[in-house]
Amino acid sequence: MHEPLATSEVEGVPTITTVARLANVSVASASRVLNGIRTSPATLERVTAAAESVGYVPNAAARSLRSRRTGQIAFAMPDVGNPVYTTMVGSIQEVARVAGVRLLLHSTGADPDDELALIRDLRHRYVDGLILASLHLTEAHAAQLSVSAAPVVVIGRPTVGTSVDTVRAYSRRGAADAVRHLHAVGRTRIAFVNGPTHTVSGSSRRRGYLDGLRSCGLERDDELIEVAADFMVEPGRRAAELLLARVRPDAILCANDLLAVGVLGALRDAQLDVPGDVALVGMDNTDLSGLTWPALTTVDLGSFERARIAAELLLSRIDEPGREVQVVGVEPRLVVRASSGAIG
Amino acid sequence: MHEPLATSEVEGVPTITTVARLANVSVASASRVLNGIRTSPATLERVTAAAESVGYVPNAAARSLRSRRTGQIAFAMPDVGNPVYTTMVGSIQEVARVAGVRLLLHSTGADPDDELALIRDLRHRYVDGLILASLHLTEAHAAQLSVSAAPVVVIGRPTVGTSVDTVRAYSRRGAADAVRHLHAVGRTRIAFVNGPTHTVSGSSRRRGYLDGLRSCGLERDDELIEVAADFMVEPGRRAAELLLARVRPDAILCANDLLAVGVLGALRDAQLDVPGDVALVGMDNTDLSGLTWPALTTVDLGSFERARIAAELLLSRIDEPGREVQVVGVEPRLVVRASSGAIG
DNA sequence: ACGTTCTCAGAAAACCTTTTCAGGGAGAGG
DNA sequence: CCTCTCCCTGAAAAGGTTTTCTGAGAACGT
Repeated sequence: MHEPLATSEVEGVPTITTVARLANVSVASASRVLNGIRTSPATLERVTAAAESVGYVPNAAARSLRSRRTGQIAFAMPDVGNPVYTTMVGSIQEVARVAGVRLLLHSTGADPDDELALIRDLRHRYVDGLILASLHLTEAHAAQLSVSAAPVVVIGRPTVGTSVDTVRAYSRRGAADAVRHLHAVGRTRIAFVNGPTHTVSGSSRRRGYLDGLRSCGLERDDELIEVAADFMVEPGRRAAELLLARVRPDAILCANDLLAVGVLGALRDAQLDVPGDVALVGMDNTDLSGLTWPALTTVDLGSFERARIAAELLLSRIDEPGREVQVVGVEPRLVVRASSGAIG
Repeated sequence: MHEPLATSEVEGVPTITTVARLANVSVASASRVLNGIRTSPATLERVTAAAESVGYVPNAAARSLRSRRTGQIAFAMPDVGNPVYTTMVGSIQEVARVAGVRLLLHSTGADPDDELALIRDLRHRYVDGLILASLHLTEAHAAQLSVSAAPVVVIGRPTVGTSVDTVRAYSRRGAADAVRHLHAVGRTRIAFVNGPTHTVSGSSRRRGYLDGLRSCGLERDDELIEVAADFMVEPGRRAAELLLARVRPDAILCANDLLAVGVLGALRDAQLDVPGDVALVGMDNTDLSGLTWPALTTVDLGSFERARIAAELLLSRIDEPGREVQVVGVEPRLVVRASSGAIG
C-alpha cells in the first residue's frame, strides 16, 4: 500500500551526496569542485551543473565540524547602547563582510565575570576568534587569555605579561592635548569631569588631564575634578551640577562625549554660555559630537580605526596562528568644533 | 626512540569519548548525562565527575550537525549606525541572552538583493532563524520567504499573501497623532520633512501626516512637504533649508528623529526659535531625542518593544514550527518634550 | 513462579563534509 | 617497450555529537 518512494522523489534538502550521484562522480570529486580545487574540465562542468540543478548549499555545521573553521568571529563589548561601540560594530562588520566572515555580538555589561565566561566559552569552538573590548582587564583575564581556545584580540590597555594581540588608544595623550588646546585658546580654570576611575579609560584620562595642566604650567586643583557615576549623559549632568555648585571654571574637559552632552545640559540650565562662559571638550568623537549645539570639540581616539585594526589582526591571526603578537596604537586627534571657542 | 604516548597523555581537547572512557560508560550514557536526561544516580555522578575533571566542553559544530540546532539567531538591519536599529539590537540581545541563544548581526545597507541573499543563505543552516528589519519588502522577498529554510520574523509592514510572522508599528497613526498634537497646541501651518517615499516608513508616515491634517480640518499644501534624500541628519538639514527658502511654517513634523536633528540645526541657522517660532516633532523616540536642545517631542513607535516581540516570536516559532502565523502591532505613543511648545 | 512492564545502558547509525591515501591511466623519457 | 611522473579520481576515514534500537536486568503484579 505504501510503496517506498524512489530516492529522487523523497530527497529533502540536497546534500553533497545528492550532487555527486547526480553528476556521476564521487563525493570527493564533488567536494573538490565545490571548493574550487583543480579538477578536469569534464567533472567540473558536470558537478557544477548538478549542484545548480538541485540548488545545493553546503551545510555550515558539517563543514565546520570537519574543517575546524566556523567562518564566524565574535565581538564582545560592554554596552550596545554606547555610540563608541556602535561605531566599532560597524567597522568590524565591514571588515568581516569583505572577508566573508559572519559577526556575532556579545554584550557583557562590563561585567568581568561575563567576559571571563565568554573567553572560556571559546572552547565550544562556535567562533574562530573573539574581539574583546574591555574596560578593565584583570589578572584573571590574563590567565584565561593565555589558555584561550581561539585567538582573542583585545581593544584596550595592553596587559603586561600576557601575550595577546592588542590595539590601544593613547587616551592619556589625547586628554593632555585637549587641555593644551583649551589653554591655547585662553582658558586657565580647566575643570575635568571624569567617569569611574577604576576603569582603564577613567584612570588614564585623568592622568592625561593632569599631564596637560602640568605642561601648561597650570596649578592642579582637585576642586576642579568631578567623577561621574558612569560614562553616560545623566551622570555627566549631575557631575556638572555638583561641580558648578562649588567652583566656576572657564573650561571643562569631559572624559567622554556622553558626559559632555550631560554637562552641556547642566551648563545651559545654569545659564552659562558655551563657549562664551565655559569652553567644553569631549572625547571619542562619536556621532553625537557633531549634533549638539554648539557642536562639540572632541578628541578622536580612533574608535573606528581601532576596531578595524582589531578585526584585521584577528583575521590574520586566525590565518596564521603562529605569527608574533602585535600591539598597535592609534594616535589621538583633536577635532575642533564650536564648543571650545576656537572657531568664529 | 619515539614511543607512542599513552592515550591519556596525548589527549588534546577532551571529547565526549574521553569523558565516557574515564567514567567507564558508553558515550551514549555520557551524552545523556550531559544533556540532563534521566539516568541512574551512579552514572550521573561518575560522568559529571569525569567531565569536570577533564574540563569537557561540547563541540558546537558537532552538536548542531547532529541535533539540527545551532543555538544562534541572526538580526539583519539596514544600518548599524542608526540608533533605531541599535536599540533593536540591544533588545534582541537581551531576549537571546536569557534564552541562551547567540546573536549574529547583518547589515544590509537596505539593499534588497542583500536581503534576498541573506534569506537564501539560511539554507546553510548557520542559524536557527532570522529577524529581518526591512524598509521595503518586494515581491521577490515574499517569494523567497515562503520557501525559506529557517523561520524568519519580519519587522516592518506585513506583506499580503505570504504568511510570515510580522511585527509592525502603526507609524501612519503615529504621524497623524503628531499632527493633531501640533494643532492642539495652536499650530496651523504644519510642514512635513519626510525621508524617501519609496520606503515603507516614508509612504506610511506621509499618509499619516495627511490623515492628521484632514482630521484637524487643515488644508493640504504640498509646498509644506519636503522629501530628504535619506532618513539622516544632513539630508534633514538640507531639506529644511529648501523648505524654509520657500515657506514659513509654524511647525515641522519630521519622519524620523535624525531628520529632526538636522532640521533643528537648519532652524537655528535661520535664527528661528524652537518652539517659539517653529514647533518641532520627530519620530522614533531614539536616545537622541532626549539630548537635543530643546529636547525633542517625538512619537515613540516602540522600537525596543517591537524588537523584543520579534525575538520572542522567532524563538517560539523555532520551538514550534507549526504554530500559526502571527502579526502583531505595537501602538505608537506621543512623547511630549520641549520642542513642540506644549511644555513650560 | 511466571509473565509483563519498566528502567537503564551500550552499540551503532546518522548528521554532512573535507581530506588523506592509494590506485589507474596517460604522457614523457630512456 | 619499460619505467617514472604526473594528474585525476574514488574509497574511506575522520570530525564529535545525538538518538534510535536492542537487550539485560529489576520491579511488579497475579
